[in-house]
Amino acid sequence: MSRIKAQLSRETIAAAALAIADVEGFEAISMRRVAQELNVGTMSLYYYVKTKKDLIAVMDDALMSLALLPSMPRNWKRAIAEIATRTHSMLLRHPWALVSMQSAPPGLNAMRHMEQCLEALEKTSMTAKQKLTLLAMVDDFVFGHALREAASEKVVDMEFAAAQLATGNFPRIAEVFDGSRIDIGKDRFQVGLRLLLEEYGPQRPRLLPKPRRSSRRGESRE
Amino acid sequence: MSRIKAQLSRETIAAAALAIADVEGFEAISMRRVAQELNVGTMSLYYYVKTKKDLIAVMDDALMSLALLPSMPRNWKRAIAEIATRTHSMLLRHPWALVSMQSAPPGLNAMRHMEQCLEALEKTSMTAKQKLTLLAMVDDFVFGHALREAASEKVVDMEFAAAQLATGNFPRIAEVFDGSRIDIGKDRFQVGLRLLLEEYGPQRPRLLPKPRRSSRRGESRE
DNA sequence: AGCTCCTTTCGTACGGTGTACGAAAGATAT
DNA sequence: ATATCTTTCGTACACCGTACGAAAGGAGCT
Repeated sequence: MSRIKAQLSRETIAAAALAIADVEGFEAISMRRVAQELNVGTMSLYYYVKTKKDLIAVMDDALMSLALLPSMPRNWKRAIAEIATRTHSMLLRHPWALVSMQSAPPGLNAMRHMEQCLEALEKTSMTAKQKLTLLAMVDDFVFGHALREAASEKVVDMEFAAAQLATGNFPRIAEVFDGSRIDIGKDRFQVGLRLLLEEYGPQRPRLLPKPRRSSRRGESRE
Repeated sequence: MSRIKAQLSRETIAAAALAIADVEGFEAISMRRVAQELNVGTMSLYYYVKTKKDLIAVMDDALMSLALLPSMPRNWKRAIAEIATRTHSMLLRHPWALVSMQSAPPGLNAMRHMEQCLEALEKTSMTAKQKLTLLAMVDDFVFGHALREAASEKVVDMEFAAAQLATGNFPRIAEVFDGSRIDIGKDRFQVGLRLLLEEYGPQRPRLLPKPRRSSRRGESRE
């Protein structure tokens, strides 16, 4: 705390808040706390930031810069996968952003991110709608995974669960977790990502029709 | 408000809170507000509920009952898809649960849900680890989609975005959204779900090796 | 110098929050 | 009646976001 008083601006305020969030957790962020960090009166912040939500929106956009790719791979699947992975690790490092980002309007970096995603898909033959669907789908998965992963990192009180397991009412759960604790698939992010990317695209229109009987392989429709 | 004073219990308290959340939004829930709804002193709640987080955990578990299937389809993919769809619509109707569920320990209905998911996969030849990976993957997607869908329902202030678009710095975004507003893929939930389910499983081991696959078009270097 | 005008700072106060504490009321058994 | 347990809840505290408006600082004029 209490560094030299720097020139205030939306960015420096957001940076201070980010620092607090990283060290003390998101819930430690309050207008008073941020102001104190900057050696400034609480209400001074409001000259630069309309509300606390606004402040958080700036923080979110700062984080979004971490999702930007410095250089674009040629292969579009690799590009999207790389962007997704970056986003993923950004979210894991700042789990609170998961929630706050959803209620913030898109900032500059969010738009750069979107632009970059579209750039990755530029050479494909997808229609605009297909591009948006794919990107939204991937983001859904990335955010969802981070959401659940971040939660599972906290050690929860397993007492209740263990007691319930002991009742024998949940034989299948018990079976799956019997013996040594199974390592829950940590590779599921990459697996799921590949599933979404590998199988989507204009060259595989068999998605839209009903999943009619699966053929062994091949499937010649285009 | 102010109904006949009912016998207090964890469940009745949670039910009252749920009613408030549905009508007035999640942020309207406070211990005082819930107590008022039940015609009870604020601190009386604390006899049944350890903290506000605890209360929310009970609410979450009540919601989880909505994700339970009344009867189990034979086909496992259909079963999982149906569970996922139920979960999905539950989350869309109660978006706040998305967040709060992640920080709550699993309740009784959450365990029933897990048991049911495993039951759906019982007849497959998947290993325990494969089952868990698939289920986690699907949940990631379901929660992620709901998270982003719930956010997109709020009308955001698009002024800034429009101004940025006008600068010409984001040609690809501008192109995609040109003319009439494109309808962003609303089918992506079903599409993504099918991708994850259709292509995963022991009968399709081509996942693990590199996704080499022959298309007529000569796929250059992947 | 004073004077005006604008930017920037921020002290105070209000109405909200979760909940610790401990007193009270009610029920039940002896 | 007494003692013990369960259940209710009033008061108080520390903290929150922020409305309001007073002040300070600086720049450009006459």
